[in-house]
Amino acid sequence: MTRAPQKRRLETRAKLLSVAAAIVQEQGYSGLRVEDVVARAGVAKGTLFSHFKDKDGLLAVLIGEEVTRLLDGMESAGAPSDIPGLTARLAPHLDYVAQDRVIFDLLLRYSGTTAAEPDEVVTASFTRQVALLARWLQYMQAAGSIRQSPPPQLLAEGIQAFLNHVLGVWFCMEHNNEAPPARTLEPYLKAWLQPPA
Amino acid sequence: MTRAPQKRRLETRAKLLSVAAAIVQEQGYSGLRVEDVVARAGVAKGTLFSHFKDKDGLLAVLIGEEVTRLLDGMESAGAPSDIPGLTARLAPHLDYVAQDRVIFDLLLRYSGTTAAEPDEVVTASFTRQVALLARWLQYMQAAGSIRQSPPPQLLAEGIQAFLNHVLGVWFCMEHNNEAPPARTLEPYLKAWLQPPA
DNA sequence: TTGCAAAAGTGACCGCGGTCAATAACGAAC
DNA sequence: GTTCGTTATTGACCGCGGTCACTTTTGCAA
Repeated sequence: MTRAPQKRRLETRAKLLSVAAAIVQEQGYSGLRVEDVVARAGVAKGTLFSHFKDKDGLLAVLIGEEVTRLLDGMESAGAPSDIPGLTARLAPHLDYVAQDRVIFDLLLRYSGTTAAEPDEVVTASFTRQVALLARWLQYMQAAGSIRQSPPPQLLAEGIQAFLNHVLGVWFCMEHNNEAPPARTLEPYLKAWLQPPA
Repeated sequence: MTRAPQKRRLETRAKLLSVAAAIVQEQGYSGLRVEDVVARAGVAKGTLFSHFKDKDGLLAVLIGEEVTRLLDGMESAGAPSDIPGLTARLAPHLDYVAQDRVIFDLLLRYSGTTAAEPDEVVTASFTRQVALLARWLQYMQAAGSIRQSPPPQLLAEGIQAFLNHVLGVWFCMEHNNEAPPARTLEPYLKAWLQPPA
């Protein structure tokens, strides 16, 4: 039986998170260094690692919060009526992840659909994303705007695969005057979802 | 104008690669440490980094060679006639990558289809894989065993996306008595390739 | 043979994530 | 208040990838 954490601990955790968020704001995710965080938070290095498994654990909380916010946005936008609409719904997520390789790597590492740790924010986001997509796809199937045969769950997971594919390619080139990821996504979605003519 | 490398340099490079390969054989990819490599090769640390951009650069050569070997196998097996056949052709690749997360991460980082550096072994492998798949799919389209509408190139890239998806999920659970990745792949391929009934 | 510039190799050094035995702060019981 | 077991924090230390000013080796040319 684990005991409730003391007040001091909660404060320390909050301090660490807010400092980390500030640093990310200033320097981006890949600019975040543990030593900076603890210095600005006024705690020792070991403290950070008693609150978070490792640097990724800290990042996972920050990123998880952001992804949750994005999902809230998607959810409140409601089910799209066609494939371009779906692409548009996914664009903010794509743009967010595309901004920094660190986000992509972390999400990929935790992308275990229906994974073991339900308290992990990131993992929860993934299940939520897939569930939301599956629901949308079900509506769209009912409306006849996408093909009927594969179950919505499978279609949803496929979309996640394409999201990652597009992002993977995105990070492989120095995207100078490159098309935004959402543009690249659409052909895959069309081929994956469009009903046979 | 860069000059031809001296004999000594080629020997050193070969020595580093053979030592690294031996260590991978013994300890696996994730067990490879730079300090071990240089110690056993009898050179200084800096030498390694004058031959390879970083640790990943060294690994990329080793992994690239292996992937090339796998592609040779795929190529000599010839085009499959149906979707289970295709799955079977892809299984060795999947099994190889599934053996160690390091392989997956590295391949993903270099998976820039048609990327800038054609001399990079890994990048070359990717273009080759996509080209091979596209060729196969073209045959299969001609034979009518898969759907006709999307161009083979797009279908091939989609398959790569599913390969990575399946592997990503694979690494997210401790695969105790888990189904091998190839099993997980098949439903996606069916939904992606099967002609409408 | 010897002189010399470019190529190859060296290893002390650094950055940074992560550990752990030791220590301090907390809060419940008396 | 004092005591005492638990919880929280500390910071010196480590591992390991990567750097760079310097030394050694090489092979061409005088």
